[in-house]
Amino acid sequence: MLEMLTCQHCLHGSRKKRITAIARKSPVLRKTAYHHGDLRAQLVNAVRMLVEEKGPDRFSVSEACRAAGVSTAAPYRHFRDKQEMLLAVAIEGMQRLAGRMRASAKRHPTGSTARIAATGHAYVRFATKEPGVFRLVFGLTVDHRKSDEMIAEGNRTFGVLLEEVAAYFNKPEIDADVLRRGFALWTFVHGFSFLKIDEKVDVVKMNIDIDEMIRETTERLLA
Amino acid sequence: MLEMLTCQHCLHGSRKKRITAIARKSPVLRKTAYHHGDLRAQLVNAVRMLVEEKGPDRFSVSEACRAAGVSTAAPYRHFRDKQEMLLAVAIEGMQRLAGRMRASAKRHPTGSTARIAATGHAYVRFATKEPGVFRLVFGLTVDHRKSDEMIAEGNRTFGVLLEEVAAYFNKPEIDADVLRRGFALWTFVHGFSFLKIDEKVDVVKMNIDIDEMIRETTERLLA
DNA sequence: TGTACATCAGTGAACGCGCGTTCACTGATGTAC
DNA sequence: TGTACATCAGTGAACGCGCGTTCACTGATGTAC
Repeated sequence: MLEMLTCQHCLHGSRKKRITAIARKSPVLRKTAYHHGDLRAQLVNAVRMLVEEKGPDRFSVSEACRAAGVSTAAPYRHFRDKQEMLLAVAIEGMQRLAGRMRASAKRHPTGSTARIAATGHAYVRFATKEPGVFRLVFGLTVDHRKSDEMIAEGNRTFGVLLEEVAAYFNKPEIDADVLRRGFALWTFVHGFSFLKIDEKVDVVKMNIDIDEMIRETTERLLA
Repeated sequence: MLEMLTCQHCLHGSRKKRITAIARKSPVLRKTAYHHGDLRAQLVNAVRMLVEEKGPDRFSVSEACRAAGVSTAAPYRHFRDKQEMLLAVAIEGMQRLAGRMRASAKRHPTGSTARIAATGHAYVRFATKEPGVFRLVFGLTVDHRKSDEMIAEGNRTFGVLLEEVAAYFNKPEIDADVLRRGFALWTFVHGFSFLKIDEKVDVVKMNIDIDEMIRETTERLLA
């Protein structure tokens, strides 16, 4: 909201001047307020919303510009190309996913299967709530392997699960067995996420309780 | 090859006449030979190859026409629109997947976990060999729910696995428990397939034996 | 504090491109006599 | 068997469209004096 107030392009006459003056006075705004406030952040936001609305492969730069209220040339002051815009959203999405998994785990005692199942749950919930971003994060729309940052974030996210698995087995580090079990668990929630967002499974119709299913599978795969 | 010989557009002069005469004489060719032989089949083939090469969301009608050597208007004699072209490939792909699963199962004794694992293996192998078609079959590029044929084929494919699970438990029909277990197994191989084709997992680097992993998981989930 | 100047984020117009689909047509094929 | 005609698969040109990216530019902001 505050950023929007500093958007010079949407204002006219005295109102424009007045608000510019306010922006000048605010040290917080000073930092980001330049022409559009922080167009980069605004664009990332627009891209995220469009990726969600249309899917990662149907997103267009032009539409993001329209959404952010700038010309189609503006993004190129902040991003090299379309790929880089998508990558920014992917990285942010991956970080958010890891955050959700950590937050969910915290609510359960360390070393419990419930704690591990909770990370899986958070994963599926993320996919369900933000299928577009989820697809972007795990699909091939952007080539993750070209971005060290994305690779690092991916490893960090997988690490959240692996640490919980290691804790469950009372292991000080992530060994081959922890990796194998963790990977199996990841595979499971990943598959469920895709089946769900691709609408290949009607959970209600199949009379399946997701919570129960994740919990049961977690226990079976850790046994 | 035979269809190609009857393609009038690529031939000229006496050669053209001679081959037309051959086509006339052949009752097999008679059936399909009309201008292009069977353009529909040729287009489906071109679409399949392009979906594989570029991905389902990057396939274009124009390119399929170029590949099939016809004008961009030609497909519209056989398909309503682009969606219908993709749907044809998706249906054919789904049938092929079910076939592979059945064939793999057959090689193992009925009621064994090996037999069930074999269907999972066939699933992953299909995804790996034809990631483009796999994506088309399980993604949202075409809206499957609008096609009764696609829905039926999907159920048939899932049915291959469910029947094996029912046989394992010595059950005459697919009850809620068989459905739940079957679904868990499907979820697992589905997740693995996507992680693999989206290049999120380097199986070699992680030192994971896919065969062993599928077999082990199958046993754990059926236990 | 006021002024002259440098910076650089965002503009608006343009580019070349490939797309999906349509249209009136053409000409090879199949058929009736 | 030969001929006249109907059918209809495929043509080629065109359509309007939105795309990603570039360009020389403008004008608000920040800074040095």
